[in-house]
Amino acid sequence: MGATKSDHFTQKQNDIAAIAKALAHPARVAILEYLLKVDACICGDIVNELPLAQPTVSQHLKELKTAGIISGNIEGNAICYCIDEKVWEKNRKIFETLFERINKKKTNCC
Amino acid sequence: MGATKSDHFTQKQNDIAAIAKALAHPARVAILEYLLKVDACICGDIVNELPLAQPTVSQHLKELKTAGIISGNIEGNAICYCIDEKVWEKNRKIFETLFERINKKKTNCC
DNA sequence: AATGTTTATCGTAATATTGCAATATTGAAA
DNA sequence: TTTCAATATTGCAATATTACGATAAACATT
Repeated sequence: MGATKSDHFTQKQNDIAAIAKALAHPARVAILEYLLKVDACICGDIVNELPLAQPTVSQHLKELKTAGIISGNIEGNAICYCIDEKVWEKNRKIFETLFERINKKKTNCC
Repeated sequence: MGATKSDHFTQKQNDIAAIAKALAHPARVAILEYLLKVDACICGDIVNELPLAQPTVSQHLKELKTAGIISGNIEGNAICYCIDEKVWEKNRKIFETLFERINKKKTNCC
């Protein structure tokens, strides 16, 4: 097998898993941290910033784009990537909600 | 290849990626949501709760355990799993910090 | 001790991910 | 238009993940 049985889970559960999956590689975390840092959407500098070949970076960017986390704008022959603030905020809330649920827990066995 | 080049990234980036990876499957999200819900650490009920075979659930539990998110306690011949509140809180902060960094961003190109 | 219950592990098949060289594409500059 | 620079895509190899049947291990019950 190897294929995730996403049909059997709720939309919410699949959504959370999808966002987490986008963050589940240090290169993609590094890309996002870089985009957060530069306070502007510098483009192919990302390739220079990362210890990975250009096609690999391009692939990671594609995954982040597919997840909706970043978007790319053509600027001349370069492409300017940046974080989609709306999606970022939405995802922030999703994780906040998940992590806050622990408060409702009262008893414990371990 | 297929092996992540974790050596080239910071500890923090690898940490974030590792936590995200643990959450990057709907079954594991479902397990955590169940553990959050039951307000006590019921054990093999998880298998009944999920649409997956027992060995598969056991494997997912192992991954969550390896990530430090849950811990298991032997109770007779059953095992009682629950969320490690300390780790949960630590992870909550890590994600909160990551997602909050967006505020420092001022300009935007897309 | 024999049996049943619960969970883990092993083995294996199917699929997904990661990484990069080679190449294509697109727009800028000469 | 030829050339250069920046990105994307393709193709492929290596590795990881997901899933489950079969089986083992640990303990409780009979």
